[in-house]
Amino acid sequence: MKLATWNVNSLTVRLPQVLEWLDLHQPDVLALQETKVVDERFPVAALEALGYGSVFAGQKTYNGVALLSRRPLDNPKVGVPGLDDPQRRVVAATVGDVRVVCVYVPNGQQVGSEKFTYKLEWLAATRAWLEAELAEHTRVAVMGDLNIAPEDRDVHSPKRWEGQVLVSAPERDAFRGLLGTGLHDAFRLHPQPERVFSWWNYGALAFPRNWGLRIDHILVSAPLAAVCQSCEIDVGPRGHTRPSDHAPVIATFADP
DNA sequence: ATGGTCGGAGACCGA
Repeated sequence: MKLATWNVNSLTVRLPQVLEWLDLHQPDVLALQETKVVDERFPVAALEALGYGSVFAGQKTYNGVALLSRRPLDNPKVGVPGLDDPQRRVVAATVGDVRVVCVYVPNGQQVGSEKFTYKLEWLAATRAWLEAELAEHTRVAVMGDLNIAPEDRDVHSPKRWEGQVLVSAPERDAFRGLLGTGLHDAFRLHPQPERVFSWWNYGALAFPRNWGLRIDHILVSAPLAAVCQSCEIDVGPRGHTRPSDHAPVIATFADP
């Protein structure tokens, strides 16, 4: 089984790249963030032509998440129960015996800002909900743009980023809180090269010089972690013309 | 020192 996540920064713009990537990698599930497309305009037919069904929750201009799968997406749920949030940031569904959760964590803008408070409150509510999901399902995968670089080794220049949004202590505490529910960072289950990132600022220099952060993640419950074979970031699409600023993350799991 | 959206210029969000 192959699970993947990709912040595409507008599915409308990136659709040709997404279709090409699906065809090349053939994931069982692809989670998308920042689709920036209302549900009425979600490209259902183009994805179905490749054999992928979809569940999605979009809005005008901002946010928007989706799950694509070749197998049925059962019991789809939009949003975090109890969190009254008009921003479309969460969609979950069951594929086979795996509960897959796609998240687009708020950016936070600046440490101490109103949006930063929203980010931390959002993360606390999401953590509580994930605890319930983990109690209900054995095999759980939470994947998406977490907008947190969990450790200094996930940052190209820890000194330059120290205390900034995406790397600050409260955000890293919240990330550890997610791991505290029994989730494991699939990327760190395996030996990895140094300086592997999933996001690079737009701008001519950032990607060629690998000035990036690892903020896109696949978190898995212990039974999935036990059969996780690999977790990699595919930097290929970041080098395309008119790319997303994020690269896809892929994890593979042994079939039972 | 750059991208996407909405709307028809530039504010807003992004990270």
